[in-house]
Amino acid sequence: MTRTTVNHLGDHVGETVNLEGWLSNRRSSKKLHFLLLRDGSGTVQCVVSREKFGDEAFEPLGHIPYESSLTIEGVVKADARAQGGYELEATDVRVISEAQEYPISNKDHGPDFLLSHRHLWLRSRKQVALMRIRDEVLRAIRGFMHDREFLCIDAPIFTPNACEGTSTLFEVNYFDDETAFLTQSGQLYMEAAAMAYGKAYCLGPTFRAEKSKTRRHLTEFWMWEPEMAHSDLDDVMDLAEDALRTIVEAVLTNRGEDLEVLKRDIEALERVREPFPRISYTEAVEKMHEKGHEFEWGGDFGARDEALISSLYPQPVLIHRYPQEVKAFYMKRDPQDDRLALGVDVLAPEGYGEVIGGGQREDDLDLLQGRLRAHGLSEEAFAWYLDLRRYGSVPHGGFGLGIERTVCWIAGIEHVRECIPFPRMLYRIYP
RNA sequence: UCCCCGGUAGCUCAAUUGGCAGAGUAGGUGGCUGUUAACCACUUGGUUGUUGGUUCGAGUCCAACCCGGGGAGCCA
Repeated sequence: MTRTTVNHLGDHVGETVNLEGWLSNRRSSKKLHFLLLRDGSGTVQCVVSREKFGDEAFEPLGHIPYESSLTIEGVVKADARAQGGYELEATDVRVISEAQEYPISNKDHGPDFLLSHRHLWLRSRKQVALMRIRDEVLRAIRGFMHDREFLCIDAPIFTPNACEGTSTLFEVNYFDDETAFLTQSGQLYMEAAAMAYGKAYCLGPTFRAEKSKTRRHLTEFWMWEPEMAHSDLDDVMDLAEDALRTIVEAVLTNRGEDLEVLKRDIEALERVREPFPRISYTEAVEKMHEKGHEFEWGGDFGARDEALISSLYPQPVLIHRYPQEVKAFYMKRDPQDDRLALGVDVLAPEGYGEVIGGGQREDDLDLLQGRLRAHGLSEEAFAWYLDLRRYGSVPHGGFGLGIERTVCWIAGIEHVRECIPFPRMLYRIYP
């Protein structure tokens, strides 16, 4: 007896196989039951005939509750009437565990209900497709890093102090009377890693305790942070553009069916193959003025400003050289213009907003010490970070990419909460 | 933290001016010649978020609180 999964049925036409899954739906008539079996790899219609099973075996199969776990044995048939092109002519149906009344139906549900049932919601077709795309994005990133000879160097989750000194962090008690924080970014550690290995990256969860309440925010999200020694802002921008192009290409190539399930506009994604526009902060401000949008040079972009700029391009847009006041202390200043920092943000198209933030780091010890003081940060806490400038400092840079925002954009989803298996948000930490 | 919206059956929602709390769906029963969110008939199911107030009478009006959603700020 061949044990297989729904996605491989095409290799077994005419054979008798065994499938293990859950009952996702059922349609019945007097002579036939159509049992829809979902096994994680796909869903297949299994035909149960009264004639073959006999009345006694046939009747109860019309009453199996939804989401009961089943094994079904049957002959694989290619059939144009079946969704997916194949169906199983059942010869045996065994119930592993009969489900209680399943709360999630095929009809609409509200976000509160679905989020409270996230552990079950993950079973639904759209969520499975989305998780596959998330997996593909992560796989593409790791493959891209491997191809570019970056080393994966994981950053710590517990940190002794704020990385950037700006965001609100989650505090945790760290033995006795010591306080630790959940990491907000692995970047500073990646700078150490880049000095050790040349090219390094981390990919893991990060935490922000800000009380943000929008479709783009989670309190726990995953971030990919590559960092390169001997690199400048242009190298960082090249890496960011190549990375996004590679990720989108991988999803288009390998997850077409899932994009279809999500009804994603494929043409919008295909435009990512074209070069990404790169404009300076100052040019972006000028463009806003041209559009009659009020904005004063020197401030950071708000949601509306970002939306306006990204709406001008079908590709992700790179905005570089921001006023240094709005950027973190470790950003290197532009040697051409002292008011500017060599930072870059990448805005995803279609209104999805910032997916990447990064830039070139300050590599001069004296300047960095000055910036720490100016930002009111303790030199003692950052002593190890300053060491990186004491012992063989080089120009270097990198960026952070928000995994869920990237998945959200590529999959065309409304809210990042669906783009992580178990979202953590303001006022929601269950299940 | 601020602004806006909402909370009625397991779920999605309706309920006119303050006047008997309803539908679809899920669950149950029966029917149906291969169904595609199957369909048809019947049927179970209610502390209207909580507390208080106004009123002959409150799902509806008022107050406070609780919970959730959307957005802003901040960020990825």
